[in-house]
Amino acid sequence: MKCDPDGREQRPEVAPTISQVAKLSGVSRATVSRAFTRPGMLSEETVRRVKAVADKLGYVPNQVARALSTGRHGNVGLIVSDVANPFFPPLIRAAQLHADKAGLCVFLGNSDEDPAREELLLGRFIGQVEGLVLASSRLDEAQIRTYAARRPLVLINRDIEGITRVLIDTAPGVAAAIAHLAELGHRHIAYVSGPTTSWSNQQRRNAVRKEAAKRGIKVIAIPARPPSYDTGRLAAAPIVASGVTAAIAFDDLVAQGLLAGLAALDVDVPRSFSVVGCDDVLGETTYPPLTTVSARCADAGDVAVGLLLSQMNDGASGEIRHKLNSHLVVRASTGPAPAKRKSR
Amino acid sequence: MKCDPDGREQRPEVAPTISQVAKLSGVSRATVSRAFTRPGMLSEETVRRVKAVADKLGYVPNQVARALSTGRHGNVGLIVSDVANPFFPPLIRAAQLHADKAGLCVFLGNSDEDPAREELLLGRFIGQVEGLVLASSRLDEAQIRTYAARRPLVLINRDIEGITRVLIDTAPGVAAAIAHLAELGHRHIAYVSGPTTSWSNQQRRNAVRKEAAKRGIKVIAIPARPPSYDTGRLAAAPIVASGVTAAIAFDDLVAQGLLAGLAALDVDVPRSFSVVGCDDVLGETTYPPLTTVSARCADAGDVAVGLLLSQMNDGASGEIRHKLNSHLVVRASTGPAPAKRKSR
DNA sequence: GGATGTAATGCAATCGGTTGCATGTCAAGC
DNA sequence: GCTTGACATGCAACCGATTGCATTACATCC
Repeated sequence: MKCDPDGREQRPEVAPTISQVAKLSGVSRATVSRAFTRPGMLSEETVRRVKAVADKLGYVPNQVARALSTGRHGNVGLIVSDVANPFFPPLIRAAQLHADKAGLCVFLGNSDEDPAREELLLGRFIGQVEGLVLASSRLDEAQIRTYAARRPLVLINRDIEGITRVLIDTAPGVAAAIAHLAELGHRHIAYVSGPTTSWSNQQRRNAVRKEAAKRGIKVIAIPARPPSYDTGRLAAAPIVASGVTAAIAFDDLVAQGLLAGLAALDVDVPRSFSVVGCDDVLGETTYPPLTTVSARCADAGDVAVGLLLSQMNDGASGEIRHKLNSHLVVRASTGPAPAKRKSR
Repeated sequence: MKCDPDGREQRPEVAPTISQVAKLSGVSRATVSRAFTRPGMLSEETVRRVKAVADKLGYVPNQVARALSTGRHGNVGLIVSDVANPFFPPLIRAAQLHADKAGLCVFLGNSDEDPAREELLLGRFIGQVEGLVLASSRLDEAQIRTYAARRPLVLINRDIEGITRVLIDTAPGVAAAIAHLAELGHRHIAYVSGPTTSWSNQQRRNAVRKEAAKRGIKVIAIPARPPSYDTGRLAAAPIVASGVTAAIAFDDLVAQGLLAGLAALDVDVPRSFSVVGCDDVLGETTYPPLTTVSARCADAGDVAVGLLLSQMNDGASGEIRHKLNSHLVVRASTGPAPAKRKSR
């Protein structure tokens, strides 16, 4: 290790280049390159010698230079709308893991629900990645298409024709939730809605309406925007005032907030009010443990990267619309509708 | 948009290059380059014209090419030990935000608490980033030093001499927690410990011991490894059996699990048992709301990137050891020690 | 023996920028 | 009117790889 006059360590320990390896092993740079990328083209003896020298020098091919000449950087980009929302970390983890196995590095971007930020990130990423995954993108369709034209791109929870996407289909789970509530005798419920631009929200809202209509259940909508613990908590008051006996929330976070808001209003869950969440990202950690629609959201990250990979390799992209199923997990936040609601 | 004979869209919509911009605006490539990197060197008129053309073409300088010639890629790497642990997402978000403001992209790596994976990721990152942040690294000291010699590197919650680091100093908060419990009359408590290799765990354990000794409180240690909701829950039984009246957990997740475990054993919190957490990442979302040591962990991400940036710019690194303070947040999971513990 | 094929390797252009140095222009100073 | 310097811009080398197209050396076949 080189040191400056004071004996302090000095950066950078410059990395050896292909030329040094070439000179030391008495071959051309092209041969060194091939020793790493297409060893089959060279005699075994040459490959052995080159690799030995490379090892001794600690030579590793420079990814950046390689990327410039081949256009393959070995990176993929993943943009999510909110890292801090518990929905995403498992998804990120799964995506990461899959990318890792394929030898890829992942750029993570956090749009914070802001389309402008999302586009900025995309602009920075696009030049250095081979493919993109956009989870819960808030961009408009035209923009997404533009990027999809330049790079393989997979959407999560966004349904745009012609672009490969993986959709967590919560409709069956939501329908089951409504059925569950109906069986428990609830006749009047609330849907606590999320972002209007969210595909998931639209899908859940529709599923609630449809299934409720089928069973003659009345449903009102109360917004919680942006979807969070706090907005969920604040939704408790209007919900109680509305006279419904149960609520199904856009996601678990909102449901958890709602639980807290109800507790603050001295409404007992599940005795006098039932709550169901969506996503199943909180497990049993709420009080009471939340009945929720489980969506295996981690799988979405895994599948998305898988599709991206095959798209990157195939070149031409057959459009794929991958649906992930959902089901209801009954825990302790739902119970029989109260015989008559205690007013206020 | 180009189409193949079937009319299907074709990739790639090749990105415009500096040469195209140069030709169209009637200047040399050097001038275009300077219009973006050192506009002050050019006449205002030229800059305006070049930028106008660039805009029209949608030209964006190719990061990869730029990186090759300057050695600056505009990327930083962030490796965490577990994305899914709620401690990290806010930290990641803050780091991301800071990096963004500086025009940097961030590679995220998730080591899943595995040193081998951590090293693998580091190896992939090192060539394409200008700097690294390692949060709760599980690597051994020698390895970290090796990487630190090649790139500016900042540690979070790892205390290695000579390497810039930001440490969340939970000792004051933990001491305050012990004091709080002492005032409530607890004389015998448990510390639910985390990973042995974790700097945070060592620090917390020591703070508990020291403060407890000072106040004549007896403390036993019960492990929860790896730290998670589940291991916390499982720790409830031995803790209750041990006869202590309060527990302080390695982190909030463990505390939350412990809360659930206690509830399952019909131990009322805080009436007959007190629990305090650490990190304050769950806010009021637990039941009952958790008394915890607040550490502003998001700040750690922000500060770390800040230090990294200044290190990247200064070149030579003065070593910095940045401490982040902590304090106790009293909520509803702690109360007076029960007069006598109900045995069973 | 000459044509042909094949395997191993080198040459040099290329990827898309950046930058040290040279050049040209114009105004100020003597 | 000539020198000088500042300013704006161009030229061309360079960053570290990859790769199409030679080139060379043999072996094979007729």
